[in-house]
Amino acid sequence: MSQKNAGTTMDGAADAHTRPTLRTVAAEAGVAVTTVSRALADDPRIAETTRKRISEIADKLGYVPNRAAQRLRTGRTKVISLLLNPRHEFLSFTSEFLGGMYEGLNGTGYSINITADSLGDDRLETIRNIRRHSLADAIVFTRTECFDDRARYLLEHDFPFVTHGRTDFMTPHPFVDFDNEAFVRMAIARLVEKGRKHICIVMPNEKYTFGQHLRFGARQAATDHGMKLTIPAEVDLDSEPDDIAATLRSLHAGPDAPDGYVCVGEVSALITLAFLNDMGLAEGQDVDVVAKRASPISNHFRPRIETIDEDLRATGRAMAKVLLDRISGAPVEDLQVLLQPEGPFSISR
Amino acid sequence: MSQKNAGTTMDGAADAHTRPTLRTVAAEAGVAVTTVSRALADDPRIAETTRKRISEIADKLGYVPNRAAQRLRTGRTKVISLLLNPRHEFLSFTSEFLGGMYEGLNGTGYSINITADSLGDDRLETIRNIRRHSLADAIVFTRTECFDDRARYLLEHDFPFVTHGRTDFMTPHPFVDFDNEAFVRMAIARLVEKGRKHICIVMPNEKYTFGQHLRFGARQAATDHGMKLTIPAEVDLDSEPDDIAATLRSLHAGPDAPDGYVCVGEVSALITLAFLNDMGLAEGQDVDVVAKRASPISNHFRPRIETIDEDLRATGRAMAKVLLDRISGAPVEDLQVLLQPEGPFSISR
DNA sequence: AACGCCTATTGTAACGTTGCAAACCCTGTG
DNA sequence: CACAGGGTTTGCAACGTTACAATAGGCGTT
Repeated sequence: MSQKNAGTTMDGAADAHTRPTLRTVAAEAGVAVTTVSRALADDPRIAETTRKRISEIADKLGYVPNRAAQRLRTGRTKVISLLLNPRHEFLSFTSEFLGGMYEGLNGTGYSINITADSLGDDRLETIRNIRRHSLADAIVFTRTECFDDRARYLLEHDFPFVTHGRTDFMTPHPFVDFDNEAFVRMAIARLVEKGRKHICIVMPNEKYTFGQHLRFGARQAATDHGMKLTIPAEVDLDSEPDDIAATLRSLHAGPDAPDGYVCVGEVSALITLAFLNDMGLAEGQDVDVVAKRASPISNHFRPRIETIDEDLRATGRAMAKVLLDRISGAPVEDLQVLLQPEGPFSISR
Repeated sequence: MSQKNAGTTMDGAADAHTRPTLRTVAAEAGVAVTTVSRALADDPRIAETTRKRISEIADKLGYVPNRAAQRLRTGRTKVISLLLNPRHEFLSFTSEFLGGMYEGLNGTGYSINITADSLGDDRLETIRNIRRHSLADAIVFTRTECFDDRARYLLEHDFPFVTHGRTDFMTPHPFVDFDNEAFVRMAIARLVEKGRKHICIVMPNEKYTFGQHLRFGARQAATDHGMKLTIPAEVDLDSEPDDIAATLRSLHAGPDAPDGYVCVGEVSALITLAFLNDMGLAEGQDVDVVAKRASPISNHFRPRIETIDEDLRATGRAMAKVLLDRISGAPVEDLQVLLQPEGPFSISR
């Protein structure tokens, strides 16, 4: 009817139960099933004229390959599994990162299967399940640990995966990471410029590699600038917000209170700002805050704070590229991406 | 070796290329392939003793059914597709809702395939793709519109789906929704109690059904209490935050400025609070704010505001239940869930 | 004209599962 | 002892695809 439909595959023809198969197309074209399969796969062994004729007939009949049959035959799923832990700080992370992955996978025929990092006690169970049921061609996970059991398992079984973050394993593997060490150096340098003397950072748990990178970078920068650095030991990024707030308050009450804060996440920034508000501390006067910005949402935090960007959308895109390259067998040295922070940006406008 | 491994299926036995099949198990047990298939499916036609013997052998060999083969044979995918638009306000929505769905699907063998609501212009393309490639047994989508083209398409093709939100179609279909009408009434009633006279609400676009419900409820409540109600026409929930802020400012500058705000989302609440801060308005004195709380993150907004809860995790769980029931053919009247708001809660502690 | 060679196409056999109809065995009954 | 009948088990076929080996046809070479 409409212009639009004229160019596109007819939809009604592909009704659930009468779906045309290779056989249907082959019969219509008067060739063998194999020929159709090859023609549609652009196999060079099929003559250009037949290829064209067959693909026209396939279009006319509304042929769509059956994914289940392809999977059974080839063993490939055209699916990528993303492991996420629903308990963790998603906030903008999921949407930005995921959005980037979609951009990167667009047009490749791959889809993303999101799996909850086990609800139970054994988080390897999820991964075993994916591998054993052949639920995906590759796996992605985040919050990578220095000696990550998931990475170890996948390495051992030679199952394709890409981590968000690095590990400390000797065996190299594909990853996409953000240079948190550079980030924290920049953040601290900025606080130094503002004349701050004592910096406080609530860190991710040290089992995470990015927790190590942040600690290392922070200690180095603090030493370089001769600043005092406090990393609360009782709480980390995943602690109950109320516990974090209590820790910040008690630090502030003690002698030599911090006058500069680095927030390595958006939730952390919100909590810190709430703490400042509750204590009646004026950002920009009594203290300064520099936070990681992973999405535009940070722009609406008040008081305004300075930010350094982690481009999660670009991370997602890089992840998609690395995944596809890994699946098609690229060498691991081409599959290690370290993204750099951008900023600092002053949000005031 | 360990206690743990003793009870569970051996893993090494299931190595990628030597994976045991029904045939392997059948040979080992000295029975027919069909018998094994039935035994493992707990078919009553198989004697209890054989069933037990076979399932022990299957365990020993580390047999796992091949999903692709099952799909090809049965046409079922054991996958549920969730359509998400990466451009929209996810924030906590995704994580909470998704977390709930996982809880609900836990142990059912179903997995969730997250698909970006088309990046291109034709968002039906995504759905057609799912249907035509049999990528899922059912589809879920959010931000349902009064005359939603996705719902229309799926109804026409009799493809199982559950919407988050209702439609205005005559044909009933499964949905899970939050009673936004009740929510906004409660929010306004609360502002009335606080002595407010002029309420401002930035609404979702009116094409969304929940936008209609909110408008209806707000107008009713305003009339009932004799309050003035302003719904800015130039912006909606999806507008650029800066545009929303500008609108709020110009409303405030005009005569008869609003003294009460209802925020129907977390981003909206953040923007409103930033606006109050920028204008030097004191929440609780100059104005009052009541916001929808969809996750604990709202607790850290400052100044503290009163909230009414939408339990997105429960929504996700309900969604999972409705989906499973829909797939197994339950009547549509049992598949329509309307969840109630909880609160109001005063966040101060 | 016969041969070999290259290209284009074909036929057959799986992949691992489940549905269906048929066959088997065993027990109880006439 | 034959036979019916129920409970169990079996074999075959099919789902739609792709890999592999084999075949048919055309053309240049000797």
